Amino acid sequence: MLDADLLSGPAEQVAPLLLGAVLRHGEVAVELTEVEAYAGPRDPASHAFRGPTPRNEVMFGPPGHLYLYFSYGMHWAANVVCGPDGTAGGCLLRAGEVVDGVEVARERRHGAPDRDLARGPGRLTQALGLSQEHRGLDLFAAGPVRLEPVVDAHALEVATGPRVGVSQAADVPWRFWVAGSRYVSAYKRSPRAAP
DNA sequence: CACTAGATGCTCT
DNA sequence: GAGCATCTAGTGA
Repeated sequence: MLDADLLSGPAEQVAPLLLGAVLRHGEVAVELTEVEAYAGPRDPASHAFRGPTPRNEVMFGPPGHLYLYFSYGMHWAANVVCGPDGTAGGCLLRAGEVVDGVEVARERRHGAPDRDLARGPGRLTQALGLSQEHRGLDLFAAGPVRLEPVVDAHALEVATGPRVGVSQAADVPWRFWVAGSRYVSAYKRSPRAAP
């Protein structure tokens, strides 16, 4: 059963458990197909590696809350906070399939093909209508944004590989996705990553 | 289909 | 001022 207690483990152990879970905001719901683990102080690619700042402080709080950050001047990206309260960690929600509220999601994504509605971190938050006002929300409390348990866990085969776009720890295989899913973003290595 | 270039603005040093 | 946990539109095949 997926709950805040389960999320208090290390990010790289929690990440695959999120696959198949559903993130819901109002009438739009996305079934997660791809996530990445960021292990705070143990992980040079994590926003929390150098300690707490105003941006990343949510990641140092209790697990099961929503860490949002603004990226590349145009996009929001969403993380589920992992690890025990006081230790930073999180799982970036990289992609999913819109399973409810498709019409609303299409409108927000300005007519993109259904496959691309939530394929990519910025697209996923746009389809769900998430932004700074949802910062820090508890995903397991009564509230506008909720994380619902996996429906059919035993049917999932998980694949792993390096994380997209990170220049540090570029070969650590902490990206997890549903093997064979069409709703998974493309891998791209950072041009700044070490060869 | 594959690949590339440029937009764009917040965050931290 | 440098560096991004990205996306889209453009080109060329």
